[in-house]
Amino acid sequence: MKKNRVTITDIARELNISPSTVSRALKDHPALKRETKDAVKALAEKWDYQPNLLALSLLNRKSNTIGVIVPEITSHFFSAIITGIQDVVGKSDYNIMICLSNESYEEELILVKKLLNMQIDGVLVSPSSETDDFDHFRKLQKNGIPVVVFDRDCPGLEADKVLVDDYSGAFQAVEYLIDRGCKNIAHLGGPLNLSTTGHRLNGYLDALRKNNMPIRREHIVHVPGFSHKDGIKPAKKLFQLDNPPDAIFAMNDNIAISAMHVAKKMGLKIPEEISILGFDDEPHSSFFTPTLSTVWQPVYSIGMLSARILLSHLKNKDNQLKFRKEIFKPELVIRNSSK
Amino acid sequence: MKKNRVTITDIARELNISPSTVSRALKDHPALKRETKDAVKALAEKWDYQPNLLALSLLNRKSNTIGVIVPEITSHFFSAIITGIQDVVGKSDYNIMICLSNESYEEELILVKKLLNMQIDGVLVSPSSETDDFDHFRKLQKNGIPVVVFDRDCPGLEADKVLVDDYSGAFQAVEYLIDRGCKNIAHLGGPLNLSTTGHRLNGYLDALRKNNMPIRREHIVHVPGFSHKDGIKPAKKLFQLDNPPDAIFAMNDNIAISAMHVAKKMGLKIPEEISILGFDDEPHSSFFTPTLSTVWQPVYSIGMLSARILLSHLKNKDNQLKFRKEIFKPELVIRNSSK
DNA sequence: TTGTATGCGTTATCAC
DNA sequence: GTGATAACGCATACAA
Repeated sequence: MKKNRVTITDIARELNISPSTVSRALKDHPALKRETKDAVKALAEKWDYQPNLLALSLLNRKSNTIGVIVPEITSHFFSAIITGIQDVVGKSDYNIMICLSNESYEEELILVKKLLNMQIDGVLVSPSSETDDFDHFRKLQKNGIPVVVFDRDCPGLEADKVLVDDYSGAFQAVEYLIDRGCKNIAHLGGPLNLSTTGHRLNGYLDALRKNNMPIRREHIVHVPGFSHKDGIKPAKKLFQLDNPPDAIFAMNDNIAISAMHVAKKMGLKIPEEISILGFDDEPHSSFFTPTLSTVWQPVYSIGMLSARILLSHLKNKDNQLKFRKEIFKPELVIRNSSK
Repeated sequence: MKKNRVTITDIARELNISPSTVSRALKDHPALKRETKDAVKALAEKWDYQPNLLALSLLNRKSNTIGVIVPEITSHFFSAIITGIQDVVGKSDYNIMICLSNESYEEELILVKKLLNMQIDGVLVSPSSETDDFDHFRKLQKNGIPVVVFDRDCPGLEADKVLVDDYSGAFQAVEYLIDRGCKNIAHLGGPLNLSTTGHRLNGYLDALRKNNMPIRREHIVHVPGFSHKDGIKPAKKLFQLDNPPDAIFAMNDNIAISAMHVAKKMGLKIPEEISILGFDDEPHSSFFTPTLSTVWQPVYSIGMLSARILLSHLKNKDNQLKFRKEIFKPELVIRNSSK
């Protein structure tokens, strides 16, 4: 039932002029008679002519579309980054195509292929937690498509990167706990082959080392995912140890919330008996009881900067050679879940 | 620096055959010599040929892309709906283009125009809270683009609709509060010209009426937005009344959380002195103290069904005439923030 | 079994 | 001032 859209040729035919004249009239070409222009514009208006961007893309060999690959969007973290991206890209003449990898390497491969086929002009990506091979991103680059990696690093991939100093965030958090007198600080870490997981773990370890605190293997537990339910079992495991921790540094706010939940259920007092510290500073985090101490990340800025870098490459095709690496500093936000 | 991608013509030239043969070989046309097919496929593989979807779209006059217009994605509500949409559409040969209106009518207009120009094949939309004129959606339909409206209704627009029975959700919630002995039930309502706001307000009012409870104008306050901060002032306003409420039915969980926050600060005991009930059942809601009673909506299903309906229209171009209207039943989830 | 011609909608280039 | 033509990459009806 699809009506044929009005094309430039339709208008040309009706007005007994050539399609090129119509095209020129619509673009206000200086060397056209006023009457012709007016007639074309009037009819275009009347018939509600809409230019076919597909034809233009094919002609110009660029789709004016940017692909954004993220693991998921239900967390505030990625949805806020995307909002930042959108706010920047929306002001340009590019569109964004948001793609969800569902934390799956397989799906990520398929998405990259699809974006390639769609003649996407550039890609912003935060790899899935399964991804540890980045050839699919290199393939994009080989096809002349600039790639900007954000939040989760792709070690070994040469590309623009907008990251957060997770190491520093973790270090600050753990050293703070130490300063406040915590002696047994446990860590609920993220899925293993994620750059952020490693950096936060290292920050945790180095903070302990620097302060001559013992590192206990059993105090480091990695959770399988990023949601509340993923934190319950690991938290219980920690509390049931012979030498249970007096503080927990969790890989994100969701997991921290799970840990608080478990601690409360077990009758532990927060922060008197157990300090809990998260990562991300989600909007809800200041509404829990006790309010959650956490590490804030500039999510919106991460999105904006990533988009800006990509757009700058898209404008000047020349300086593709030097890649930028921008690292945001996270900030400790102390509330009431820690001593 | 964009390298020219390999085209069907490149392969044809190399193999001294015609582009059409290459095209056929790639599609396993039955009437082709095995050798030719193999040679083409081998070279396509070797050169990593990628079909240009843009050219195909132009040829077929369909982009295989579905536009999704939502007010925002930072809330769990919309991001979960989108995840549902993606999970369905991802299994088809369509892609989705997610567009954020930022709750702005103006931006929504621009987005619709852009989607039209991009030759989008179908649209899934939840209108902005400012939108009360739907001609831009009718324009899509006039161009043969099926439109499915989800969650927020567009009164007067004839289109497929996937909604939630907000009235029933609100009615259940308020009647529950009445059953539990609440005498002064206030309502923190949403922005005014939103269908959901109206339906929830009506559910609230009817529950009061049915139970012969007085309706107090001053107990109905509309919040300006959907986030925590938007609820603080309105909640304070309610508590400072001469006859403060003993229960609050809030338009969403965020606002309910704000109200809990304010109540606690004022030293009110929840639920003994004040019952609080939200709407949405966000993942965090069972982790607040007290855990939040709320109305659950099948967010993921809303997304999936909307996508399925749109896809079915896209497959069979015929039955565009009768529009479906699907209404999900929300469910009351009682936790500890209500008596 | 394969090649040729055509068209999808637009614009740049050259011609008149 | 305006028209004709070619080109973007692909698929297909029609020829051969």
